[in-house]
Amino acid sequence: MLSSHKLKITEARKALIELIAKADKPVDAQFLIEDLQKNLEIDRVTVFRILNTLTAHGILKKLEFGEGKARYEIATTEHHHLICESCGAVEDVSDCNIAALEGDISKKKNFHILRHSLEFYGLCDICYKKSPSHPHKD
Amino acid sequence: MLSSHKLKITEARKALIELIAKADKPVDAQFLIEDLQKNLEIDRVTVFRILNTLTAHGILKKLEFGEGKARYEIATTEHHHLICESCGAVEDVSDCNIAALEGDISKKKNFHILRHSLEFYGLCDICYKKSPSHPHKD
DNA sequence: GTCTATGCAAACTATTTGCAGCGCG
DNA sequence: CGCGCTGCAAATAGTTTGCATAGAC
Repeated sequence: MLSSHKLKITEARKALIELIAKADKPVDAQFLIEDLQKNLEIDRVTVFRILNTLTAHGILKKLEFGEGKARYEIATTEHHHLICESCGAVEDVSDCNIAALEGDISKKKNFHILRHSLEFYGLCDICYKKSPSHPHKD
Repeated sequence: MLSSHKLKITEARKALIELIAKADKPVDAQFLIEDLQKNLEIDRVTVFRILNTLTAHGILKKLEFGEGKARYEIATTEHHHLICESCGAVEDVSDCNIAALEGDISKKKNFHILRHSLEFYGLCDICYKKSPSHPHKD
């Protein structure tokens, strides 16, 4: 994965990629820093630099969930996210055909779409059942 | 607009709302601070506080365009944005039927969608014609 | 050996918080 | 004339940059 991009293979990079790969949802830099520093001597700055490098090479995808910070996931096939605003769980959705919509918009607006971001916010079923009437954060 | 939310009408709030209303695209806090301070004595902190208050009351909508900072627009009917990555122009799109998609997803995934964010990134026609092959920032 | 990757210190941007005083309703 | 709004100072979170050294190939 790294070598195919002419990137040097280091402990830090391997550990970071593994960590993101096994996470159940996109993670932020702080999470990575704390977790990586448990088993490795690695500076926060290095984590940010690795994230930028891997994102620039298309190995990672950078996301924003409206938290004022970035999250990252392994770049795979296009998909979007269902984000539970109560427990923070994230589920992937891939069966959406935005492509058609993009074509429409490109024609109507004369705008050349390269990519898009689409995230859904709400409540997962578990949290919904806990508070059927009014969603809230604790 | 303010009084209907039991918010006090102050120069700062009026000026801020007017400024956002007449902007041709969602603006960030820095823009507001600089512009408001031209005609008014107002602290940066106050701008952030007003933005938070108005967003909480649903008067403003907070957006993120992947820049590591928030942008704000007057909350109107649902729409999305075409963001030119070259010149920064923003165009609104409202003719997208995400509603159907939301219904689908809610059923399939048992997830209760409250809202979503959808932005398209690419090149506006002008910038596209300037660099047909490779988009770039200057 | 060379050139990239990392560590450390420092800086920067966006945003929040505490507290005292001002001013809208 | 009270409580919400603002100013000022300071702090916090996220992220970037400069420079010297360490380490991958």
